[in-house]
Amino acid sequence: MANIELSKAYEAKEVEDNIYKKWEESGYFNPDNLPSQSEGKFVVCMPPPNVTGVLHLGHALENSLMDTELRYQRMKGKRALLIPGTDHAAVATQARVEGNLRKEGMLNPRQELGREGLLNKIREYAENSKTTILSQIRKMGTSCDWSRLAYTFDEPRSRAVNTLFKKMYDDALIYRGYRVVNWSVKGQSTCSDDELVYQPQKSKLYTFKYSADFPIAIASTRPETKLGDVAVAVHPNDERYQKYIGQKFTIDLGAKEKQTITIIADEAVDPKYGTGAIGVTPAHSQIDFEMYQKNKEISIVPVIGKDGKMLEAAGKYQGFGLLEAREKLVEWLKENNLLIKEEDIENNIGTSDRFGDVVEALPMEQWFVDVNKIIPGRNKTLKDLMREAVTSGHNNQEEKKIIINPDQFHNIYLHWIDNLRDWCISRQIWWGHRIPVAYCDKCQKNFYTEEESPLCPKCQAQARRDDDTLDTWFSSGAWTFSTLGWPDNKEELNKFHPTEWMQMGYEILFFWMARMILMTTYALDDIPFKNVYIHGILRAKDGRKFSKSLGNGLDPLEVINQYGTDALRLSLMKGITPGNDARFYEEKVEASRNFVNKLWNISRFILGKIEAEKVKNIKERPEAKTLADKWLLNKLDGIILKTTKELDNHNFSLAAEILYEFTWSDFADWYLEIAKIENGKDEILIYTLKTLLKLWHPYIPFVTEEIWNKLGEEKMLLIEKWPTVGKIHENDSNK
RNA sequence: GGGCGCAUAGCUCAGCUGGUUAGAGCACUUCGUUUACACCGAAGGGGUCCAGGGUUCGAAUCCUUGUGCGCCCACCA
Repeated sequence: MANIELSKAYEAKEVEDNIYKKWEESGYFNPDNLPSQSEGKFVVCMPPPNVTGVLHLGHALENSLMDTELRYQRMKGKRALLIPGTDHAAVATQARVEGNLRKEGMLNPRQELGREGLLNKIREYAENSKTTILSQIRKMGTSCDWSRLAYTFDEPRSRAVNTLFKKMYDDALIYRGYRVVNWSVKGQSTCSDDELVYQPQKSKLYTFKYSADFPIAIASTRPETKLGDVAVAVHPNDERYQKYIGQKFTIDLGAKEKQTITIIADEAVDPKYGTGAIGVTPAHSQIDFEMYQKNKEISIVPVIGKDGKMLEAAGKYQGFGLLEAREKLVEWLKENNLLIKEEDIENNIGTSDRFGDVVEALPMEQWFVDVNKIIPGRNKTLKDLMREAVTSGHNNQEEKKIIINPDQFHNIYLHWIDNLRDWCISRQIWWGHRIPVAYCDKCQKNFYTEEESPLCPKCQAQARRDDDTLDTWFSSGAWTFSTLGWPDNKEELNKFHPTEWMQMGYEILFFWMARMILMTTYALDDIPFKNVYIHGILRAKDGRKFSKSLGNGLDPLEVINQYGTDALRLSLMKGITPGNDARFYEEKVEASRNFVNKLWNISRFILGKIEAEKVKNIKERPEAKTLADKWLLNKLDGIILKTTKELDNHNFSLAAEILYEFTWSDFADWYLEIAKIENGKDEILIYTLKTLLKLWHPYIPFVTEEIWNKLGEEKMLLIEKWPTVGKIHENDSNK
């Protein structure tokens, strides 16, 4: 009887693709095909990568996390399901493609290509990118169910988006309103509050009076907006200004017809800051707009347009750029001795995350989700639902409480909800779910429709379909249930929703987690997931972020090519803790590659000295004959218990370290050396090896599966049972 | 302004609800070509666990103050 021979070193490149193919063909990535097991389900939705490009190391980390968790649960006997998918990433993708077209020399892609033409370009780009991404996910060894592959912009997901929109529209939680929104001049679109990136900048703060006889001085870094001022707000208890509250003044900033300024009182004003008075510009400030809503007596005067230039209401400055208008106005203030102070300050300015330009606050008609309105029949607002899910549990059910790991994000999330304003969901870009609403000019009404060119249901007149598209997070928010059959396939939904686990980076906590909770609690009256694992971001060795502009990025595929997927996965999983950033560099991968090879050589040694037939037949924990045997087996039992416990708590790094230490120091360096000089250790060697392969499989699936296969096992390691510590252990300790 | 996190060996980091000589990887020193592995083995050096104060029989671990670094939110008055 011959022994099994292994090559001297593990060659990842030669085996990984084949193994993945075998796994995929086995059908076991689909829980419906798993051998009958009754341990319950374990469902995870993959955070869908944006189809804006290729996968980076952050994605590799996420795939490692999800797949390790999934494989562990599958081996524990759960019906494990990981749903793969991609995200059309509305603004991000359109901005990317438009940028590329501009680089190729097209000045205005929207104008030159038109809606359909540009959409075709974007679609082409997205499809290419999608294909690449999906093959990369396979390369990572991710055991996801490809039969359930989803895309936020595909047919079933679009149906879910429309259904969801209609439900909210019918409940009047979605409304069309005239509000101050964030406007990107470059992108010619709105963006939500969360899409703003604040950047520090040096600016000048001007303190001045509107006119010589005006009693209160105000300060501003943007005097040009003062042409849109309609009021001055002071704190109601401010003794200096109390006597003026309610008075109206007429001013002339030398640019246009006279402006009327009303002195109003508002709690939002800090009497200690600046002059203790604010010039109120409802059209170009969020806070000022709120004052406008509260005070019926003041009006709203937009002076800045969508093109970023001054409007007609700015009088003689009409058509001027903002900076130009500012300079002229300041000059005028100086000339008229109205400027009191000019100081340099540092403040933050909101810029568009995707287009990069400074975002203007402009008032316009947009679609919003009302987060503060009572939901019909629920006696709660969307905000309430978002809070409840992480505090008392959805509908006050303890078992429907979302656990956030690490828990410091719990309060951050709640604090974010407190500050949450109505969510602007309409975007003036073309790549995305078209808003399913049309307007009838005759009836002056809008109505829900999915048709391109609908007729008004009331008067049968031709109606205009809304041109805008939905914020991409509207579809992402529905991800956990749109991927599981909602609204059509109730069976699938009942079987798998809510999901068990979700992992994501803290940078999209608000974007995504919050919206999933909002959408799911509202639409399904349930939570989207039970546990959220927040991971940090990966940084270069010097602590800087990986970025294209720095050129310090590492391509996961190149790392895999050089070291193997297992090495990459292990290096990503070791040394990470939830919520904290981790550094990633080549030496780490090298160390992991060395370990993978170590495991390979442990197997090579054992298989080289024991007959194949014997190897195959040993399944049970053998008897310990010597002190060393006993020590090793007891230690192994402890390792099984610890690894299981740490994995149950999602302490991936810790579990890996425990295993690493045992495998290398105890088993390889110590016990294997004993086995070289003492006989009768075959059973223990094989049993320990097999147990270790199972314990390691979630982290390094390829090499373990390959060795498992060499052992002559018939079943795949993929669906082997997770090791447990049985009775034998208790008997042993009595000896 | 409000909130959060981090500070442990040269470097990158583990150390959960406090308990024997503080750990790992990489790097370093010396030795070793013993047929599993040089992607290796053996031995070893290296830490006042940021600082001060406190709780405790006992603290890297809990409390408090401070210092340094990082992040989030608010803010364009």
